[in-house]
Amino acid sequence: MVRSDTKPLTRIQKQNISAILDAALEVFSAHGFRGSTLDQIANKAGLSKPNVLYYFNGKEAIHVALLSDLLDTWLDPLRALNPNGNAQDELLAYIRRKLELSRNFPRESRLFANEIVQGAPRIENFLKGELRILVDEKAAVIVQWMDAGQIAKLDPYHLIFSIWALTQHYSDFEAQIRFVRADNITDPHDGAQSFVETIFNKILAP
Amino acid sequence: MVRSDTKPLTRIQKQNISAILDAALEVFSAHGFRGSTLDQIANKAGLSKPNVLYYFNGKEAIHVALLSDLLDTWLDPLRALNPNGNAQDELLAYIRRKLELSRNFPRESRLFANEIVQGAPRIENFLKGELRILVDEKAAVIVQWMDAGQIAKLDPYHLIFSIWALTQHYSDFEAQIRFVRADNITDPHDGAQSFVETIFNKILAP
DNA sequence: AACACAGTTGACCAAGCAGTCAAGTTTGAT
DNA sequence: ATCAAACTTGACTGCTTGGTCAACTGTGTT
Repeated sequence: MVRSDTKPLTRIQKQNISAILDAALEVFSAHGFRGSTLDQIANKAGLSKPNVLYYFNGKEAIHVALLSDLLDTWLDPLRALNPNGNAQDELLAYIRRKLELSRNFPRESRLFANEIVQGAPRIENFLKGELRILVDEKAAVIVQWMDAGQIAKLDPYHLIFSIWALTQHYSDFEAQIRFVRADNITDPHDGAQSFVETIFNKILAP
Repeated sequence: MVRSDTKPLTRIQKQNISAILDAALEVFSAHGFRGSTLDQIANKAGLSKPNVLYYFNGKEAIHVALLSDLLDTWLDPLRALNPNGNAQDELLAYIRRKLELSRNFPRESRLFANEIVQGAPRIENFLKGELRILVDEKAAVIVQWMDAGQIAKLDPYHLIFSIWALTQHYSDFEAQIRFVRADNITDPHDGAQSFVETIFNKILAP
């Protein structure tokens, strides 16, 4: 495998690694880890299987690479919640960022969903570590806002979970939405933003 | 395989079939279809693999049996929505039924979630058929309630999706909730009911 | 041009897997 | 007690799949 300690990657390395990761995201997000095969990934990437294994130490290594890329950016929207801003504005901006993420990166969202639904065996440490610390921190901020009367008093954790549930539903359960609304050619995400913003305005109103 | 056309099942058949289905539910909901093996199911059921295949025509047949059992009961809460009842009461009762289902049958919920996240290849017909018809019907009822001023005007489909998202989140993404709230020994479902009811009261208020 | 190293792959394993089968044991009706 | 049908399983088969390897080709640096 291509060493990642001695840094500079060649043109070919950059290109093939990114082709592999893109193909793997497609395949893993659609079939889950065990449901995906190296042949599928290699085919989609336009490489031979041994060649894929020249760049990554194995199937698991590709999956880990994808997840760690993902988890990093997954925290950003919540991280950006500004304690000094206006409560409603900040929370609605957070919701908007999550909806955009869900709309623009549905494969990443489903990769994550696949992991969680199956008990999160591979990202347990992330959830119990970084994510938990961040959530605790932001929950405290939200409680302050509530105490200050800026927004309605609610359980801050359940509030955060409800934001996750509603925003990710549109990508993770896209198939359900698509089939149930077969007639409508419209993108399921259409209408989602205005709906979700509307109901959170009602939920948060003090 | 045990014939299902000529009806009467023996004592042993009933017992083993139910042991297999229970084991399979456990395994499939935790690992997805492709991530599960017949050996896992056979072990958990306390039977040998050939014996499992004596009762079911194959891995797929077990999965199909589980899903059709499930899909049937999955519609019940929505079916029970009474057009002649009070809008708020009916919708909140629906939400309560969905939350109870999520709490009491998390494995079934995750089996379903696994299917949907991976594109619903095996239940496409159910989604496009029975479910869609029922959702269209109930969406029309909800619109009538809105037009009568009983509840706030919102997109009825997005309203239904939001109920699904919020209620199923607690079982489907249970791992995430559990790890993020590691300290709290409390069941993630605790607090969920009162939170979800509170916010839907706000959402639906005319 | 030549050389070292990056990149590539066909052919091959070994393990894991769904599913078969022939030969056995158990059950329950008579 | 007998017997046919119900039930059970060890030993297998054939296929899929993750991963290896030796041999080959392409690249770019001098």
